[in-house]
Amino acid sequence: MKVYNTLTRRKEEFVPMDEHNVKIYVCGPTVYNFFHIGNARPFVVFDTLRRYLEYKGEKVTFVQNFTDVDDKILNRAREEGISPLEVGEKYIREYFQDAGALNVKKASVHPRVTENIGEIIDFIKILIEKGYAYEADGDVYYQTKKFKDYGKLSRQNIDDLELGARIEVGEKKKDPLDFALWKKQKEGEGLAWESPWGMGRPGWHIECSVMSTKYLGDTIDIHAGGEDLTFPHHENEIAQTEAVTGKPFANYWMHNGYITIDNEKMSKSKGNFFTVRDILKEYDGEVLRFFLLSGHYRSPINFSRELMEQSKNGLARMRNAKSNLRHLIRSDGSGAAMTRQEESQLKQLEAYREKFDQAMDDDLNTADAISVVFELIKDINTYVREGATGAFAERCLALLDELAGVLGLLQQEQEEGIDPAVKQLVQERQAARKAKDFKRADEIRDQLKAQGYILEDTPQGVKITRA
RNA sequence: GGCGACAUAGCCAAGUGGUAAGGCAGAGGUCUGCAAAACCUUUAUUCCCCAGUUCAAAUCUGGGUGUCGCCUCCA
Repeated sequence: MKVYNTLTRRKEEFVPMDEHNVKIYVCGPTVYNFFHIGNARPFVVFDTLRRYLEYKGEKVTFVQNFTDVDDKILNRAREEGISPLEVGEKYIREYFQDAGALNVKKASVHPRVTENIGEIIDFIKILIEKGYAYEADGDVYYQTKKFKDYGKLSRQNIDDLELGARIEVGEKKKDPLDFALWKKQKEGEGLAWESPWGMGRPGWHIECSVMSTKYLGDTIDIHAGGEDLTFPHHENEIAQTEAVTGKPFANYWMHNGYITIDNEKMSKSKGNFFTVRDILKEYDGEVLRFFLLSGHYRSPINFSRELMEQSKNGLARMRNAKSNLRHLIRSDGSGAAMTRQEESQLKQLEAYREKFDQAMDDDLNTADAISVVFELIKDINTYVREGATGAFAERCLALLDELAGVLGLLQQEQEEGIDPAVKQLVQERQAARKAKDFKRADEIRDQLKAQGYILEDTPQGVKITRA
């Protein structure tokens, strides 16, 4: 598979160090609020990368952290009148709820900053010993200019950065570009740990270096996150980690593009964001996932209601194909084997797998992969239009499920739990139809629709789906 | 000031040298008691503009225009 590597700015063949254990680290959320759809993008995109690698037979160790120490968490704790740790706990729970709705699998490990303070302190000590960091009145800073490769990821030139003059000049810093590894506890801050430099808490960048090396080793295969993390966050991670280990930190750096609202970047700081929780009130998670995967992960995508509607309708087409196959399987109790014609059709359908893989191999081209799934669906629908053996329908369903599953789609059951009372009504409707009492038949159909059941009359009998 | 991305139909979007995938929406049709679903037909002589390279360009080169991002917490 080819992957665009931010480090080299080109697509490269992805070669894991150990093909039986691909190591991926993705920067996770700061847990001070529900996450927004911009946060959701890397979760969904890199979950898809992981699913694809697993589908290809690789074992993946996937680490995604929770930042549960941060200014924003402290603020939130004050607002909600609970402790900072409780804020973290709460929004970690909420993370799993929303991520679950998006079919984002749990990481192999979800480490938290608060569980790694000792390791962070040790890491900072080494940086000081090696001369890359210095203490200043209870703070510890990384001295950017000591790391000769600083800027290699973001291709920033240190001198030009200073011209930008938008960098915060800290009183205690030797250089405006230096960044905090450890922050001295301030008056009234309820979250601090003891350290050789006094009470305080870790800075933001250090946590990812520590957790990545702790759980995955000095060098990992892929480090991923939103493209706005390229600088300074990932640049700083490289500076910290490579200064300590003397080895490359990550072989591949992958960055997703951002989501825009009215063509402007959506971000918490601008306030123009939608939380996933809000979206889920109106659309189910798979619709959002479909939307997020409908363009290439590195392109910006614009979010709007119109596009959500398009995604909803597109996903409905996929779901219909699946439920139509299910219905065929259920209605064929004959146990008959596939016909010869079906066998050759199945062979043709299998060719879509190769096309699908090709798309995904090309730097995770999910937009193309989705279109392959649609082509597959069209052919299946055509073959199955006049009816098919259950055996054939089962094979079609398996293929569709597998490919859609790599994208994390069609994972949610739409057909479970049909109430016996509903089945009763459906039978009554069938009787009415037979007696040509269409008024009564339509009445029942409308009634059930109001209850969330969709009835469709097919050559194989009535198909019942939940809306 | 430095670094970077993008511009393809009404909308979304793939395609990076060989003559425009796919989805949504729209129109017409087949099927159906009616629906729904599905299928068929239809919707870009053309890919922001100009110039160049080439037998051949949406794709490469140069120049323009427009939009957006990073350099500050951010996915």
